[in-house]
Amino acid sequence: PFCKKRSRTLPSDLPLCLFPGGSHPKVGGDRRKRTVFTPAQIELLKKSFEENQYPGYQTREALARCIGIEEDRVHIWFQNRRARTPKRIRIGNHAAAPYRSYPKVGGDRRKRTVFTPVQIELLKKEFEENQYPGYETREALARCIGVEEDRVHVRIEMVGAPKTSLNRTYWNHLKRSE
DNA sequence: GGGTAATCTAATCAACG
DNA sequence: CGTTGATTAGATTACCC
Repeated sequence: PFCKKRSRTLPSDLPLCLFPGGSHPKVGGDRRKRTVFTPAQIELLKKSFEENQYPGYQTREALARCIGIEEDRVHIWFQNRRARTPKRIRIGNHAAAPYRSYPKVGGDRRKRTVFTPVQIELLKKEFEENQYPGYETREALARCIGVEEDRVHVRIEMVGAPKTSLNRTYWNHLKRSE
């Protein structure tokens, strides 16, 4: 029982920005199956969270190995945890300057993935056909080009640009520099 | 240095118990 | 039906070529 058919095209009229969270009825593919953490895993995650609310990649990776789960699941868990932690208790964030402090706190980040032209080509082709590939699609695509699924996910998110045909990040970048 | 992956927040959807 | 994992938009920072 999951929700159906991804739309092949963007809904023409209504801007997607009106529907954060992918709430537009026509978008959103099959989701990754919800992860169920064991009490022991939760305990370790919470303990780790108390020590550092912004663990870097190495830390997340180690933690993930320790509790036998993927690094990206840990990453998501921390994001959700922070989002649901009252701001006054949140360490390493300042409401006024949302992004200013995170690099210091976060520390190391994952090594930048470099896609080959062939990989880009395939990603682009898939994206044209479906801008919101579900989990199964992403997984298959990832296997096909030989990278991890979450890298595909990030990549798709980056490129996804309802507003323009340009890369979303690039668009923001240009907007900032004038 | 420019282009873009990694990361963040915020809001929302939706599976599980 | 509340808790919480997953998805998305938008924004910022770091890094490879």
